[in-house]
Amino acid sequence: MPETTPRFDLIELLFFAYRDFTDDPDVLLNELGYGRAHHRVLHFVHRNPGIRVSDLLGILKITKQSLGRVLKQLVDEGYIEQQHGPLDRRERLLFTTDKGRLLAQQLSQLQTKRINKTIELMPPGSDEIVRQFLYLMIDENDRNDVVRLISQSTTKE
Amino acid sequence: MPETTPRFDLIELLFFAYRDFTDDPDVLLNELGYGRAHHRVLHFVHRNPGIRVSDLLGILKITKQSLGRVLKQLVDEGYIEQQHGPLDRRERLLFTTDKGRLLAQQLSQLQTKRINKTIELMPPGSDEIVRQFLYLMIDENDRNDVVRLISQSTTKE
DNA sequence: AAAATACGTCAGCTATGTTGACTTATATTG
DNA sequence: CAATATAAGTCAACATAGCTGACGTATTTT
Repeated sequence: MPETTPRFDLIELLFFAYRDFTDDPDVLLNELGYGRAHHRVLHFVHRNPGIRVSDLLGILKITKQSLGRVLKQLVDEGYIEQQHGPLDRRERLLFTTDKGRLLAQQLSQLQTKRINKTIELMPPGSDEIVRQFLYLMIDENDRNDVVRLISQSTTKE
Repeated sequence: MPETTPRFDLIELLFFAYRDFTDDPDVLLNELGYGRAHHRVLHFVHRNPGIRVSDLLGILKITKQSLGRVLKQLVDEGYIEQQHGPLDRRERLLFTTDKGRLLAQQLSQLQTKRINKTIELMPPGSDEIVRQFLYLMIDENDRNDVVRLISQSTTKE
């Protein structure tokens, strides 16, 4: 006798929705020999031009060694550039190149198309409800960071 | 100049929400030496008692070899049982044991708690909007299968 | 009797995560 | 200024969970 009735509907909808949501970019990435790890790195660099390596590690919650592997590939193949920090030369600030920006845009466009097709079929104001739901599903401690990330990002389109 | 304005807010909220949503079970699973792959197998067997191996492969969209590895562990350690199909003895129908059922319930309870805490903070009717959103985010071809899975599952609580 | 199906298994590969130890360059601090 | 701390990179070794390809066994279908 469980204390709470399980929400199998939402649990399973989240599983399948997220699977298909990430599948669109995966197809394109695989053609380039990249995986989801490259996508995440490229995405957050694109969204936070000049981000420090250690801050990127904090967002992705992976180790320096894991990041290093995919970041090196993206730099070697001209998707991401590194610059010394102007105030602290130990820092290697990360920027997308034109090539990287283009790929990041293509990838987010695939995901945006799926989102827009969905929202169009729903009553007005639904996107605000969905945003609120997803926001509240995030760990309380991390919510402020996420809001800052989303609103303060300086992506140029 | 992109054709559509990117929905970075929803893209990133989905990323972080899904990350934390799966993190609750991950903590418990790691203590048992299991990973997310075991969770998925246990979950769908729990929800579809007597499911055939090939149908489970269809839901998870992984290969027989990948499934075999984790399924073998779950069977060896007494979480899942196999029975010959009554009509077709080639089939090995999958069932959770009492031990498996208990673990599956604990895992879904962790996720349900996060969902309930979220829904409680939102206006009435929000869960229906969220369900609809997630449903429409699924590939059109797969939606019927998912609905059948969710409504027709015979989980006993 | 032959072919197809359901499932399992062996071998080896890839992607992406992990720990631990160490180096280099640069900044901060006593 | 010398010592220490920090930012980042790298080497080596390992684990998990996906993959392909090939093959075996039991059972059902044709």
